Amino acid sequence: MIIKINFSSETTINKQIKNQIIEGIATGKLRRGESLPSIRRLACDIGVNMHTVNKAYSQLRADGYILIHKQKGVIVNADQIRKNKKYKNILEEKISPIIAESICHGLNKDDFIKQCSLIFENLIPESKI
Amino acid sequence: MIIKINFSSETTINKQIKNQIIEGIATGKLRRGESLPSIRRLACDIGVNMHTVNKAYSQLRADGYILIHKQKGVIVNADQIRKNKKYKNILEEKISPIIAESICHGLNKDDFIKQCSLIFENLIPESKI
Amino acid sequence: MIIKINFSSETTINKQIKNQIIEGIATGKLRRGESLPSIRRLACDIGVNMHTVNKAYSQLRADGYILIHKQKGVIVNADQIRKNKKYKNILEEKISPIIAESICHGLNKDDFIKQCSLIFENLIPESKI
Amino acid sequence: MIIKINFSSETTINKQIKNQIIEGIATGKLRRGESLPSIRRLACDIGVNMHTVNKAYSQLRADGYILIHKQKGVIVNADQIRKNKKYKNILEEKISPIIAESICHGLNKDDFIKQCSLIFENLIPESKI
DNA sequence: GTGGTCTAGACCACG
DNA sequence: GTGGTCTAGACCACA
Repeated sequence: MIIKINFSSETTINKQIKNQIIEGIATGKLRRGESLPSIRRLACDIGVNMHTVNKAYSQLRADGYILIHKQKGVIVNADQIRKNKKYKNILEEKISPIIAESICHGLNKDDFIKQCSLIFENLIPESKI
Repeated sequence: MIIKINFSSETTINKQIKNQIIEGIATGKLRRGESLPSIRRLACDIGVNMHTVNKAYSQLRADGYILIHKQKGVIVNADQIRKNKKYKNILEEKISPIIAESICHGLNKDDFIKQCSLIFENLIPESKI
Repeated sequence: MIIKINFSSETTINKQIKNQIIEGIATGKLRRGESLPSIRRLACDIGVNMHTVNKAYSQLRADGYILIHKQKGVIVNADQIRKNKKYKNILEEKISPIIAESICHGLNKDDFIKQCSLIFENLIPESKI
Repeated sequence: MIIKINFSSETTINKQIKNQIIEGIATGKLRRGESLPSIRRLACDIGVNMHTVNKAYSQLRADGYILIHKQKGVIVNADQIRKNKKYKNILEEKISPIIAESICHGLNKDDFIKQCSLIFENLIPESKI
């Protein structure tokens, strides 16, 4: 999987890395057990500081997305996540302000749902899960 | 409308103010032409520095949510926003990573749409728009 | 002449009054010797504070645009201005940043001159002076 | 590029910084991709507070003149701006009062256009665009 | 080191 | 009283 950084984005590099790996897992491009490049390797490939990649990996591990083996290296660990019951609250906190903003931009409920649906399909063409 | 700040939140105070005002406009609690507290007043009420409120207001004004009326003070502008055609792209950029995250937490498309729908209804009980 | 204030403008009320009176003089709507409404009268008409009108009038007088007689009231005094030799410097200071901005918005010299010409004609249909 | 602040000017420091950078871009002294000094650096160099520079930079960024590159720092963006169709209205609003003032100072249309032309040439010796 | 945010105290012109 | 601007000192996460 290729990670591409936008250095002029408002989103931090750290978060861009995390987002793209999570997206990779979500779309199935990265499967459970698959290897990710080492910290040094990825840092070099995308031209950023090692510390930045290190932090992204650490946070992904803390959230259960990946495992870091001393020998096998960095391994995807998708299924670990699914348990979190509180995620609905987190989701609401993240989505509420976006919905409010959308309404102010003239979208009604159907518009918003339709957009979400499109974006979802755009991410995962045939809904696999 | 009462604005309440969570000082231990990871969300910036600045952003909390913006979000709550946008939400107020979206839900209809704040109507076009209605007055908002002055910078100093709000700063005092919620216990933050004047400059923090000032920045939030400045950004809201730049985005067209509010305007400064020389006599009425700070007033809600709302409808001004609705035109932006590019908003769908902005929406996609904001929602894509959330969708990816949701999938990793075990939500499929229907689950996600259902959650969005619930959150939307939660925000605007009877969909007015 | 009717003065119209935009209370949501970034331009100060004070300055809006000045600008419109100067424009009135420039376009010939206000002629030398003509009367302007009293401070109280104008303040009442356009719904602003007396002090604001007072300040606008004072500055117009300081710049030589009007005279304030105790008995005749406020009188237009156009021709007084014309002597100022330094005005070209003032003009340059005011216009330079606008030109720079125009260039950044893609206007070349001809475009800019053409726009200025149009705006000028728009202000004074048949160039009288 | 050297930025020079006139502390006794009526023009805000904030605006002086913006104007000079925009002028730099317009005249080609600052080219697309070129680096600008960091906020702290510039603040120190011209002897003003960091926050003043920060505000100027923020506004320049909001207007598309510059962008923050995570590695290169603050860089010139230029061409991004050129699209704005509404700019002619903005231009008219800014120039109209200046034209009115010029007329009152005895300039006719030809005088005014000639002055603008001179100022333009003064800014960009051989018209490159 | 950077930009971003928050706090605090001050001055100004405006209304 | 208001918003706008400037200064000063501080903390943070990021790179």
